[in-house]
Amino acid sequence: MSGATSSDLAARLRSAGLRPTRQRVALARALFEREHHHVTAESLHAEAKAARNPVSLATVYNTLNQFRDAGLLREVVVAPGRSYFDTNTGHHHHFYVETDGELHDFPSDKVTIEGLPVPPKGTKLSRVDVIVRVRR
Amino acid sequence: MSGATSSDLAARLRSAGLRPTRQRVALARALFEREHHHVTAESLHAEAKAARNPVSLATVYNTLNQFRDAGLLREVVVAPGRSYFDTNTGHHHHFYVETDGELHDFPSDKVTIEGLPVPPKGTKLSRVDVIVRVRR
DNA sequence: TGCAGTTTTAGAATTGTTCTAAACTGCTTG
DNA sequence: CAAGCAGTTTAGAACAATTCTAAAACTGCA
Repeated sequence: MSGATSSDLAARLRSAGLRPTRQRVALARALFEREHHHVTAESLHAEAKAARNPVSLATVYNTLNQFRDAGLLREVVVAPGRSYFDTNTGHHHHFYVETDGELHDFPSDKVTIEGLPVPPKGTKLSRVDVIVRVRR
Repeated sequence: MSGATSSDLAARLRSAGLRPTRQRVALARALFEREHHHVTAESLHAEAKAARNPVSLATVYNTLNQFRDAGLLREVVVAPGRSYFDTNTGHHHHFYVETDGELHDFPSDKVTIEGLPVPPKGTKLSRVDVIVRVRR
């Protein structure tokens, strides 16, 4: 949500089992105190620096992975060699503009998928990703 | 198809604008003279070596990219940092077993997807990927 | 305030992939 | 069927994204 205060953020981190350090709060602010959006490690690193809250690149990677493991972020894999992280963890799907690497969400509530086969024995469904690839 | 002969392969390469060199034919054989399957650059490189038809890793990468560009292969992106190539270029979707990196095809003819939004202005649909992620 | 355990960091290491420049091959033509 | 040239292959260097390492800096608690 885009109305979160810093103390909300600290609480949110704490309940995810993460100590609200200066760096994690700074990154959480960049991620969660605005509309849903997509970041890469590089873009978030640059954003933190621009906001005068420099965080090392290693910490950005660590934090993105921790946030993802805690369910605060969702990792989206659309192109080889680069990971995007989505602040929207709810049900939705993606447009990916192949020609320029842009990624856009679209809600899944209007989308119905029928006829999917059952998962192989011994496995349980994790999620269904739909990526609509387009080019300019 | 799994009944292709070497000369079929050579013709197939030629009509894709690729000279049927020893290396390309060897890789094409490993890729197309059996059931549909998925490879990575590393796995194909190892397979070629095992078949006593060693091909340098650089050539494996070049060839996979050329085959993909020629429509002989389809690239599947399911996990960060590693590209899979699928010998099945027809319409179908994928199961991805996250816990062990396995990838399986499933046919798309039983699957219907409805309610997808229209592509953003100025873009045209390239394809729709459905990835069913499961874990063991 | 002191201390144990966490976290951060710079830089090195790793991994997957692409680039480079030189050697080689397949095809055409004389 | 030899020569020549464009297209290919190759080893190794280079590159890009990410993870690891070990030391320094913090955090929270007694």
